[in-house]
Amino acid sequence: MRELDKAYDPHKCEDAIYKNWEDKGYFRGRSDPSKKPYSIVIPPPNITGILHMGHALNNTIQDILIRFNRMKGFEAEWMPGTDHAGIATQNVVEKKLAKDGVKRQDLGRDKFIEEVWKWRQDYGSTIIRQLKKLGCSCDWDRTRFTMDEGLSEAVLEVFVRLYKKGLIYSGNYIINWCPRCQTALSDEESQHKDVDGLLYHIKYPVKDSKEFVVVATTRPETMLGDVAIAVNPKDKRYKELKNKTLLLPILNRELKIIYDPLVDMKFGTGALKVTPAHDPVDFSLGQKYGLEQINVMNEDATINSIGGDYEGMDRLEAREAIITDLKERGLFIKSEAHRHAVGHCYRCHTMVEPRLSPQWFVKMKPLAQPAIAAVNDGRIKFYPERWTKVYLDWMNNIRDWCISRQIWWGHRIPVYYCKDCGEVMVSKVTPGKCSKCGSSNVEQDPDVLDTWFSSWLWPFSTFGWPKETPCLKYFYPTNSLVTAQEIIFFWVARMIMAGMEFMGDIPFKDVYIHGTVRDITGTKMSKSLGNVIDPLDMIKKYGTDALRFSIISITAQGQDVFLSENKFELGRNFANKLWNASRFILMNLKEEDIGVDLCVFFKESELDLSERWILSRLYSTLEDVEKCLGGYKFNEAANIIYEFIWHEFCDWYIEIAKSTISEKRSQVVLYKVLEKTLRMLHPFMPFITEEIWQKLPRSKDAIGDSIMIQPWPHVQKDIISKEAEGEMKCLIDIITAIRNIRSVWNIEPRREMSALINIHDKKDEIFLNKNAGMIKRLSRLSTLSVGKNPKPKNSAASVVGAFEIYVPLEGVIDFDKEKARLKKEEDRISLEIKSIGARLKDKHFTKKAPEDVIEKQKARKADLELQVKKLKDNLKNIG
RNA sequence: GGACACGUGGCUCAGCUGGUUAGAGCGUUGCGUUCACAUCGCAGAGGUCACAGGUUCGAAUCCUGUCGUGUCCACCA
Repeated sequence: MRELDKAYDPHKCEDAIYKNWEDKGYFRGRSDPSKKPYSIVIPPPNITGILHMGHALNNTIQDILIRFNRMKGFEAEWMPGTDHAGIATQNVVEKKLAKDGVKRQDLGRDKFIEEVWKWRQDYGSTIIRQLKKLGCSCDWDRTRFTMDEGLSEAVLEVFVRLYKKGLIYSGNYIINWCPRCQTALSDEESQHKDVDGLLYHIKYPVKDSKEFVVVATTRPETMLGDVAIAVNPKDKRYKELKNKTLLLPILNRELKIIYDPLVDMKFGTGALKVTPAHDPVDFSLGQKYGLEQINVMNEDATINSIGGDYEGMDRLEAREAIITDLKERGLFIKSEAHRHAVGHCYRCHTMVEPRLSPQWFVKMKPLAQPAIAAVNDGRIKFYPERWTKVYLDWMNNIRDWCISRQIWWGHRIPVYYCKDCGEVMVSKVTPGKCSKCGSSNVEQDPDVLDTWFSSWLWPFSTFGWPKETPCLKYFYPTNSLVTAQEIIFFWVARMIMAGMEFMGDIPFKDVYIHGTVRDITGTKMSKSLGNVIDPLDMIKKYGTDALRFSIISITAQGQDVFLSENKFELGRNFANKLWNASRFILMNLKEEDIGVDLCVFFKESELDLSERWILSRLYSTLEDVEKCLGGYKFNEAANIIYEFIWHEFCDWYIEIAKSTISEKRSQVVLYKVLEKTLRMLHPFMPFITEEIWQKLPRSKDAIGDSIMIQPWPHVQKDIISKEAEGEMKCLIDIITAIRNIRSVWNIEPRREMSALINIHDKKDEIFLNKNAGMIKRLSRLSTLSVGKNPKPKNSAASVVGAFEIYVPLEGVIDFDKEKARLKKEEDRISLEIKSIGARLKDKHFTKKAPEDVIEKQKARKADLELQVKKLKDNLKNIG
């Protein structure tokens, strides 16, 4: 057997192991009709992305699911890939060019896009390499990119289909405009943030009068585009205004008065300035009353020529200037503090400007219906379940999706305009000439599509759709989607809609939403805040398995994770513990013995208690782990395995087995338990389990040369024995009691000690004598006497269940201290007896509680009473 | 304004559909280097489960309210 290092060194093996898996093609998923498929599509990280803790958590979970199900015998397919991330990527490349003083406009569209492709060539697969470091068993040969030929084809197909169905339309509407990115955003891409602003009260003069109306606004700069003032028809304050005209301050534009119930009388002054080109509410009022739409801003949110003197000023600069001018003219009344939610660009965090502009939209309501049904009738389930409501609330109030973006990087909108007759052509291929007038003066729409317009097709476009490929048929619908809550609306909801619309079927059965990774103060980790813990640093420091295991074990289902670096010690220490236990077993393992079938020992009833116990615990653990994984409770699964390996297998079984380690039986049990435990742990800690497994002798039924393709261990229910577990617990309690006495009385480890156990039942005598060797060894006794033992003089006592344990301590024992010790124990038990007694006396309890609960209480009470009696006896004849 | 989550030992958190003695990791106290592991072992200390009501024979667990923390959604300018 090869020697192992004293401590586990992840860096010595991880890369080689991963390379071997990849070379052997173990990650590959094939459409194999003899097996059932299990598939996951990765949430495609942006090509601009670098691995952060959120990715680490997200992808570790997916890898656990994939590895688990692969071992369970499914044909596992984890489809990887990246997202072109339109705005984000364009921003990154623009920044890079800016370093050389180049603007994208200098390069022109084609050259710029070339630059982006070049950038993607150089940096775009960083994240893929990092996912490999994480141990992800993705089917890399299938890696897709949202701008791949195939996926682009799918995007065009979808656009044309939706257009033909009347679900895509274009028009001049108010959209969220990012003045920095200079593009439209969808409602989801505009993130509301509370901002401390001001509510300005401004006088609007009544024409040919000394009167005026006071209007309250948070954005005075938009007044340059005002066309009316709206008030509530019920508002008595403004009854007089009917048939009068107002004047816009500064510009002196004439303004209509509109009476509409939409206006809230309680807000501000009850008079609303109406700016149809710069506010969604005003826009709808404008439509209703046929008002002019006056756009006063340029694309970068500076004031345009309509703004007169303010032309060229930035919107906030103009705000100040206008307020100053109003003050000068005596038209400014006051400003008051006003906290309100303002939209910000989700990419660059610039304040969004509502802007009137021609855009393309998808009509969402018809698409939402089947997607709502799919969740309502349980075809798709959310874990944790509460996200169902979040999803349904959004879907039931869905608004149309603005899909056009005024950027260059992305899928160009497949719409063509005839410059001569104005014909609009929607087509997957560039039309040579106008279908109506035959002119070849045809131009494509300059805009590109929202990035999510390709992502929402991901679960089927990656498998080849619109072509009906074998793997699309085999792997669709996928099984689980693992993602973070931030992306439910952007991505999850839209994928469900797209799946139902284009595949006629759900894209996945389960949606597992995990929490957000935060730092120890609860703040979301972000580069700009500088509070990130880099997973790659942690891998360097603690190893990949340690990272994976730690983050999984501290993340409860659906709860956010509060991370600090020292948490990774948990995983590292655990890996080291497993390593050393394995090292110990390997050092003692005789290969010729492990081939013996465990069943032989079972048949002959040759296994001793500790062996029956550890096997029982192994299979109980395995059963629990399967249950947890089935319910997406990864932390529980991890903790159950941790507990088993560390506190049962290592702390007890291996210690017990040391005395019999050269015997065949022991060899077989140690080997079997270790080997199966490694398989059970493999989805969580793929590298160390592989490394150890490789050093173990191969069992006859091993398949191939890697642990990752071994079958998941079968739960042998007949080996699970509650009896063995109970008996073992009794022995553990006895040993702990004796150790406790040792510790309390400061008995040096080397000091010879003997103990007596007083029993009252012949059965117990046989049981204890059978296990006396183990008790003696683990509690370091030279002699142990089991039988009708009266308490020796000068001894410490302890009561465990039905037994009294006496440890003679001539010259060491302090009777007062011993008395106090026993008294404390007695008090504790007496208190409990009292409480159970009261419960049992309560007629309501005995009448209504289930039989087994009452029985348990009775048994417990009897047990405790016996213990108290014994403690009392001992207290009586102390010394 | 609406929705959701959380408040458990010094710290970070588990605790499933209510049922015995509320668990873990870190930290902490005492002891320990016998040949798997000091990234370790053994034995401890430490909690009126935010608060107040309610349902129930029985509540950390279910319901209501209060306070505190956080997240998401929202066209009151």
